[in-house]
Amino acid sequence: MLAAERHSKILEQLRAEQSVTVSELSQALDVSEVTIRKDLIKLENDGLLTRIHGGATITDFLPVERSFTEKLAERSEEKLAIAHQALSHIQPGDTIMIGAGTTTMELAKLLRGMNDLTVVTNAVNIAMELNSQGKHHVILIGGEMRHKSFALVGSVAAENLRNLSVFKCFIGADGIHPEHGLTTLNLAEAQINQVMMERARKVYVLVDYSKFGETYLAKFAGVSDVDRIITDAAARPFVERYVELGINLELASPQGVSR
Amino acid sequence: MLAAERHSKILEQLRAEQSVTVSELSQALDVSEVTIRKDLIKLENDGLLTRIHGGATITDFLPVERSFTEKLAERSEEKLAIAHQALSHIQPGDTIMIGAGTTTMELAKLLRGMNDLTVVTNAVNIAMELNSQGKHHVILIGGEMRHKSFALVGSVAAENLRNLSVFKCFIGADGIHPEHGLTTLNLAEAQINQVMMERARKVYVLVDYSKFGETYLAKFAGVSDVDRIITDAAARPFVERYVELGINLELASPQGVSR
DNA sequence: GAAATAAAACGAAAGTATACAAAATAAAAC
DNA sequence: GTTTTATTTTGTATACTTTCGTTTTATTTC
Repeated sequence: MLAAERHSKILEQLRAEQSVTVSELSQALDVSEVTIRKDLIKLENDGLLTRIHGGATITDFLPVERSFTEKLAERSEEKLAIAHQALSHIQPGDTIMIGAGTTTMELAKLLRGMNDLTVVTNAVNIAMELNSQGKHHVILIGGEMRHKSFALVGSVAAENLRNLSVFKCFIGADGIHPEHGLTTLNLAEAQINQVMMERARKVYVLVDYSKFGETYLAKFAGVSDVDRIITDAAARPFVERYVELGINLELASPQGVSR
Repeated sequence: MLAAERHSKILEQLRAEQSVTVSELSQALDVSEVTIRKDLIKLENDGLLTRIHGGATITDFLPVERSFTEKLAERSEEKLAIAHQALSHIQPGDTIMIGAGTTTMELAKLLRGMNDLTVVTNAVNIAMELNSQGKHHVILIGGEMRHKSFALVGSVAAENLRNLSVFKCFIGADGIHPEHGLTTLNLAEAQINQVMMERARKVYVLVDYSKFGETYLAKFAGVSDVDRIITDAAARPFVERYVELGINLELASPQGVSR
């Protein structure tokens, strides 16, 4: 086998799996690990991958803020379960909106397993993730960028959204309360959430159990203004109250998914 | 067997397999490896294949756009020098526009050493970089996202830009030619570049030496339509021609910077 | 500190370039 | 229509370079 052939196979696997290990490649291509390492060095110099201890990953030059990554790690199992549940509402070919947030970011990652979506979002990190998946049409609205959340906000963002209409919209919230409704820490983001809700036929809100009973600065909707609230199993204690109010609550459990 | 016959068989196999090896061909065509190598040298000179150690592969003669990271690794020293030179035109507090591209991405990275800028861009990766620096006000225009370049393009992008005005604008180009002007591989990006130029008082174009004499699909400006062209020292041979035309060329050298 | 991974050094093997000789073919001369 | 002369093509031989794997020595990671 030619060296160039090996290189393209390595890149192929990398695209499919996101990461490769030296030992794995050494076995699969039937050459020594030293050779694989030399290949990886060459490919890294060409900017085609990033070497890490034990193998390589796709080049990810996104300077992702630590605070955000830390946040992402919090209750990631619950968020993943919620994202999985939300995913079940999305079909290939759909046109959807996704708001900024850590739970919605989890949902975006899961869209790797979906094809041919048109996704409108105001979250720059979500747009980057979807772009890297390479199979969706990504529309990012314009606006001023918020440092912490990667969200685009402001009048330009709102104006851009008003020219778009979708069927389904998935947004997150920092707090959910039977009386105070859905709230976020930031006013500008709340405004964008509001516009997103206007532009979608069906609105899904993704919140983990820790958000229940919390209220923050900016309210963007009442609990009954949305079509469905998707949360995790740990939110079960709060369910009753919402069912009384006639709210559609969907509980996702890490193992499977229940209603 | 005639030599020409051998050549066509080699090309045939190449089209079928993407790559061929010298030993394989030597056996199949029953001639020595030296002969095969001479054949391959001839075919390479004719631009019909690319020779590699052990054999040959097909040549991609189409100017296909490669991945962003791949481009980023190329001529990175020159790009850095150019970016440094461009940086000298930026003052703290400035409001600037930055177009999509690998050289402009280098410039964005250097803005870490600058304070309090307001930056308008159509490049999602540049917005992410600037956001991570945490000291600038970042405005991303909306639009459809291009996979390869992370650029936001389309009518929404253009419309967003038309509502903004800045003093300085920094854009890249894929090709620069005295007659054919500044060109890019992609039409949609050329359109955005055009609008950016309209919205800025002073336009700086960042191109490394390899872009000189090249022409691609979409022209977005003539060489004299921009205020300054910033390039690297290796472009010196081309300078004279541009000076004749009365074009402002600025050469950046890796060590320092000269005019 | 142990295990895994990486780097460096070295040598063997595979591949390449060049020179030169031997065919084969073409051109010229008689 | 030969024979001679040049030209081209191909193969052998040799020196050189690149590639790759083994071994040894460092460096990470847990």
